[in-house]
Amino acid sequence: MTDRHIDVHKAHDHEACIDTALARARALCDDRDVQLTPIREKVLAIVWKSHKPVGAYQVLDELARTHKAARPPTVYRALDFLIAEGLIHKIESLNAYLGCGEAGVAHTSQFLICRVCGTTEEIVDPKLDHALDAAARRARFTVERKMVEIAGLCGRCAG
Amino acid sequence: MTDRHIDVHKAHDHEACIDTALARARALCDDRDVQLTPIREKVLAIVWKSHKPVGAYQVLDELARTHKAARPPTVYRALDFLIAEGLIHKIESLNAYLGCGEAGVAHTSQFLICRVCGTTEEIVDPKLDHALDAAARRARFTVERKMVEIAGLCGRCAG
DNA sequence: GGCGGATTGTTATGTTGTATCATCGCCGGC
DNA sequence: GCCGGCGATGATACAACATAACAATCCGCC
Ligand SMILES: [Zn+2]
Ligand SMILES: [Zn+2]
Ligand SMILES: [Zn+2]
Ligand SMILES: [Zn+2]
Repeated sequence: MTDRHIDVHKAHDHEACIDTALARARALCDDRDVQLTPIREKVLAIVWKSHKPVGAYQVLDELARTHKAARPPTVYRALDFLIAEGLIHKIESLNAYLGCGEAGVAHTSQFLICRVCGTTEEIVDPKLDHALDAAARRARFTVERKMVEIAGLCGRCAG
Repeated sequence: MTDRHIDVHKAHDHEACIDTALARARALCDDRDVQLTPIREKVLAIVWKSHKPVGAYQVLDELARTHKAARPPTVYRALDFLIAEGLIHKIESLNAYLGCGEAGVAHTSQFLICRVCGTTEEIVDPKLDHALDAAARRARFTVERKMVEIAGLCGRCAG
């Protein structure tokens, strides 16, 4: 919890990000009695290789290096599992996938996507979340899934 | 301006929606000295056939009925033009396109997507918009494009 | 042993979106 | 009159993203 809200745009010990994410995933899957199989864990690790969203076929290429039987369904099944368990998110505007920095905590998808460096930061903003709910309520709309993707320039790239 | 904020979930004179949208598009393109060519206008009309997002290949099928030369680039070029002019929006979570109900007025993409009937309502909620800006500002992020897509049940389908 | 559910293997196909170069029509300069 | 540039479209091919369908395997349990 302490080191989970780092600034992903700055240099940081990213191995620690990966280790934390994997440890957290293992713990959550254990609690829930679902299987974080080797394939799923490997896919999760691949997605976590950076703070940039990764395409499914990029994951496939990586996975195939150590797992020759890998095919598109292999990857998509793993991604579907990880999404269902809240361990990764799909970035809809990029058709790509990103490790969730808040796994295990209820939250909605809110992302800041830098168009220059690709770095995508997940934010958890209760006020924004509340504004989404309020907007839906005004329209008598029952919310099931909320997607917020803001594209632009991160602090580094805006200079 | 008076009849532009109808309830798209209720029965309504949809021909009027289409006519208004097309007239508005013609006026805006005229103002801007860009060409709303027959292909582009036809694609806009196809997208406006309903208040449900339409896929590019669905547009292609429709277009090809009256324009045999139509191919994927034909459609994507028209869609790109219409998006650039703010006449339609892309619904990222569906890879589909929807007529803009606020063409010519500065606004961000905010949508309520009913998973049952498919009807997608564009909302313009300044508070939500401000919440997006505030969230980005807190993260020192320069906003270029804001995407909000809320999926769930519309008032009709929630019953 | 054999049943059933979860996972993975395997092949094929469907869907969405681009790259590239050719062609056409128009308009303004020479 | 003709040429050159430009915006739009034609045409072919391909890249990128995603799923269908069925077989095989593994493993705990009766
Ligand atoms: Zn990191
Ligand atoms: Zn998350
Ligand atoms: Zn209508
Ligand atoms: Zn709009």
